[in-house]
Amino acid sequence: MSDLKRALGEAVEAAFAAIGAPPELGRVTPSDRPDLADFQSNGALAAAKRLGKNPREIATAVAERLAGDPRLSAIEIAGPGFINLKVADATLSDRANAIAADPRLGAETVATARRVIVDYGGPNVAKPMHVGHLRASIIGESIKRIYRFRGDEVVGDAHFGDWGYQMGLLIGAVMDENFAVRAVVERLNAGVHGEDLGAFDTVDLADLDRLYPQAAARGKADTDYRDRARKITAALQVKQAGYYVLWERFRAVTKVALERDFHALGVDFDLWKGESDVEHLIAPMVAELDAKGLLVDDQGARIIRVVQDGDKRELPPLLVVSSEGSAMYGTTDLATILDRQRAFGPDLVIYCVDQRQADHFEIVFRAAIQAGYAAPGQLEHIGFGTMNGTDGKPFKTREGGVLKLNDMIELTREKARERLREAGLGEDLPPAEFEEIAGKVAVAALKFADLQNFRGTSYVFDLDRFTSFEGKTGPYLLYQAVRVKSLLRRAAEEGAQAGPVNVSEPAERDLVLTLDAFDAALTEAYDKKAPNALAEHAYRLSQAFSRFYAACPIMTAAPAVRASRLTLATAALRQLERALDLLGIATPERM
RNA sequence: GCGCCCGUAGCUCAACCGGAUAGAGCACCCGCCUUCUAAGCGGGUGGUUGCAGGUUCGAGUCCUGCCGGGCGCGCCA
Repeated sequence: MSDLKRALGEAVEAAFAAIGAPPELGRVTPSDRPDLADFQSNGALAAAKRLGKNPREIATAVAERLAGDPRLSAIEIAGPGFINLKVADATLSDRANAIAADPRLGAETVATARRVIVDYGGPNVAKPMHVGHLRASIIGESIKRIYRFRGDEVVGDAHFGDWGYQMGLLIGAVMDENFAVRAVVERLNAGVHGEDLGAFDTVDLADLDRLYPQAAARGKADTDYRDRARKITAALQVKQAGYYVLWERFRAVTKVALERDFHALGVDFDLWKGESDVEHLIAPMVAELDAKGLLVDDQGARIIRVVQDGDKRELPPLLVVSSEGSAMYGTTDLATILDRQRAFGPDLVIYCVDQRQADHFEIVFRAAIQAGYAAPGQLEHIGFGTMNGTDGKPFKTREGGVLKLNDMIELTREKARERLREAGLGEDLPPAEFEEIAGKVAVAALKFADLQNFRGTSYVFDLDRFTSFEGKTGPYLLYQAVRVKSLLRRAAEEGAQAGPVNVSEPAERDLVLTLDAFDAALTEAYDKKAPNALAEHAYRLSQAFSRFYAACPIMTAAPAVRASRLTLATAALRQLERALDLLGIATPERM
């Protein structure tokens, strides 16, 4: 089932072809002038240049070909040669009925399904998630859902950062502070068996969170300290028992906290693979890269050069093995590509990671292609901008610290409770449901504030603004959905039946045209990996519904009109809930 | 220094292969609750799209230069 934009586009393209103009110029778009038309085609202007004719003549010839089309109530030529199309009410009614009857609410699926991996979230061992993880989680989750809804086979992978120099730093720091742990690690390293591991249980996430920044800072300033951390890292990577068992403890305590945070955000991963899961692939991979002649010794390290003809500057090489013998960030990324190739065979891997890592991914992807682990175009980095504070600098709390994701969610949830109480909403609800609603409102506020912006640009995180819940916000969208649900409950109680749509009022026309635009928004979000296109649609749909709700009484209307409007309201609700779900936002039943 | 991204209303952001009068929200002003949830709806104020050129019938969008900002540039991830 095609949307009106595409259906009319085919008709206009055929008209262009019939008068000898390139058919692709007949593309139809929603009108920029809703006061004049529903759809427009600008193709006559471009065709005029190619054919050497007057644009208005071409537009007139096209309009004459379209004149008999029963779907159009008006065809007008305006300005230098715009073709303005107005759709007949009966056609809008038919389209509304089709959308209402469609389980997919008017959205198409891709012609050929692909196997896709979305790599997002990027949590790390020992570091509680902070506001910087918000975007990676929110955008990645939405892209995963959009791809899946369009029909691709999609796997979301958290790609747990659990392997590397940071682990060596942290192991060293914990051992320096906790002598009981140190003693156990040293005995295990020495090959002692049957050791009591009770000392490890005292290490918790708060310790790791506290020690990591200190250790990272000291590693930068103190050469000896850094060398020791590197040696520990190398020993961990060959699974020396003491380090390895302590590391397992780090991983376990971190994952519990991460799962709590992701759950609160409505983010689910299909896979929780870590960098450590590909550790066993690294040695054979390095040997193979060597055999292929890709590895070069340089300054004591082993690297792959990735420079290409046409580069505007010299890209650094991929560092495969450090001078200490450690696998690096890029090494595990390369091994992960190999692992995914073997285990899943993806047509596309989407890396939803901060834009600042663009160079890193370019280097890794080039190395993977050189090694034959990936084809050009198969790996794609979808970067996003940073989230800044109101001062334009990376977000910090008033105290100057990093705001933890969990704390931010709780702050927003508290604001949601306040606003619900102020508005007198949900006061007669059981406490558990009230809490559930506050949680959904908070998540909607955070996610929509992020997703309404194009992912590539940085944006300002303003807690006051995000929690205002008025205007173009997540809670506004939930509010519209809840109003429809309330209305439909009432209709059910009164035995009011939905029936065929018969469009007449301007607000009804506008609502149907907005419903019709769902597939275009979804397709754009999919093609550009840009959920903001879908977020914009969800907002426009809410607005169109709200105007319809204000202008067109439903329950007090005559039976046939009421039936038509109930169908429209139901379709709007279902499409809105679907769009919100694709953004990762859940809707409460009431609020 | 080299490279990438960005600069749109007082603020935060949109803008569909270049198209008509550059759109939303916030803030500000005016109106609308005895009728389906006012976290709502309607109306209004607010713009030389950083600057200067160029291409084009037509430029926020493409090209060049400049100004301003952010980020990245091998042994962290």
